[in-house]
Amino acid sequence: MTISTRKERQKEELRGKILHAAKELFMQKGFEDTSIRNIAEKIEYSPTTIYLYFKDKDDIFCELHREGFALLNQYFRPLAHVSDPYERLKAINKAYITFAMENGELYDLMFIINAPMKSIKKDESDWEEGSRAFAFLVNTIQECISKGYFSGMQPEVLAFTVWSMVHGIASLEIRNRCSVVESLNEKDLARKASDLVNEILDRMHRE
Amino acid sequence: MTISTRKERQKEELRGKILHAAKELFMQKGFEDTSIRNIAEKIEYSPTTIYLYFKDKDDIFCELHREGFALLNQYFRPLAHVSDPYERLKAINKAYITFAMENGELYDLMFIINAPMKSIKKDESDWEEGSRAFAFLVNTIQECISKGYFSGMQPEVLAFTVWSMVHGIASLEIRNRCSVVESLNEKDLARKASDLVNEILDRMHRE
DNA sequence: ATAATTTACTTAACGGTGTAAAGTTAAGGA
DNA sequence: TCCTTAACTTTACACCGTTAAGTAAATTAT
Repeated sequence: MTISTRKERQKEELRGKILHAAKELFMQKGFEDTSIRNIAEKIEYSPTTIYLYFKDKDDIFCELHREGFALLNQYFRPLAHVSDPYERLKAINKAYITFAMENGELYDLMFIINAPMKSIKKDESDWEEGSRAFAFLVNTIQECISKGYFSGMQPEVLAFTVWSMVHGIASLEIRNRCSVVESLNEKDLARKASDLVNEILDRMHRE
Repeated sequence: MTISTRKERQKEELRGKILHAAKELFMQKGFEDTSIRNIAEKIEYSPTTIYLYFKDKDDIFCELHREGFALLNQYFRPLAHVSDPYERLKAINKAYITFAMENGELYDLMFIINAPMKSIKKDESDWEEGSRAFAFLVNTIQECISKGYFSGMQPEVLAFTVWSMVHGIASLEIRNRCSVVESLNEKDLARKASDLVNEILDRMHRE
């Protein structure tokens, strides 16, 4: 029994090494510019070995996609203790942008890359972390609404809209479309824009 | 003279055919999944002929990028006649989403794709159309501010933020990240979200 | 009119890609 | 000891972007 568990552990280890190498290369060079051969070389195995552990390149993508959402949830976790839902919502926005800026390539992989979303079935356990992250936002907004904020708006549509706002900022920054705004330092722009989103939400509720 | 102008015209025609074929294929299969060979086959020339007209694949990208902004400006043009700047701003938001939904792949190419932004130098004439589009937004917001809206906000930062909001919606839709919102028809979601952005702006100014 | 040059294009090739099939080697169980 | 299975590699296919060299026709020069 111990011998087969050792084998299994070793398999799991190699699987982990592949993921680790893949993640590092994706972060460094991006998804498209990283080849299976690159990953294989990094872990000192033949390229085809990787296919014994993952169906294809997209399969590796899916796993890192899942890990990405787990990390995002780590950014969100402390915010669960913010009792005021409206303050929590604004904190979520800030945390989201921070996550995106600190993990640009991972963010790219999670939210921008053109990869087969069909292979990520939201009803499967793979999607648990992603589902949790979105639910956290929807619940927070739901609480806001029951406290009188955003009256008459549909929680899910609003959640998607708020998400869109911060995603817009993050993705323009990551895909380098900020250079049109000539007068400003690019790195500050995302931060300033996300602060502005929060200020816009604030002004909605002041009379 | 007539003979050399005919030659030049023919060269221009072939250049146009390459762009046309490339655009159609990009729309159909996306940028990454379209090869120079595909384009060549479509116009019934050898792949290398394309290199006589364009430096590389990115060069074709740049030209279509420019055409894309010209088309976006066509969506914006009628809005110049909306005299109230605040109404114009909301109309810009709507028009932007309409443009994105009606020209998904072109939008992708303009705002999402990972292509060498460095080769698009904003100080060159290539960028004229892009510059015009962003200036239209900034000017509209500038007018809003002088009419008392968005008091104390920086026009360019706000322009970028508003742009981010609608871009976020468009890009999540185009890159298929909307499926997390289970309860709603996906096609409606972008429309609903952009309406909500306008409503949020509206509520900012009601007491 | 003929020779030289230029233009417009093609063929062939290089080094890369994702991935599948077949082959190899070593360990485990009967 | 024989056989099966697991883990991995070699080889190969069909694609990719791009370059260098070659070709055939049209234009220009002598």
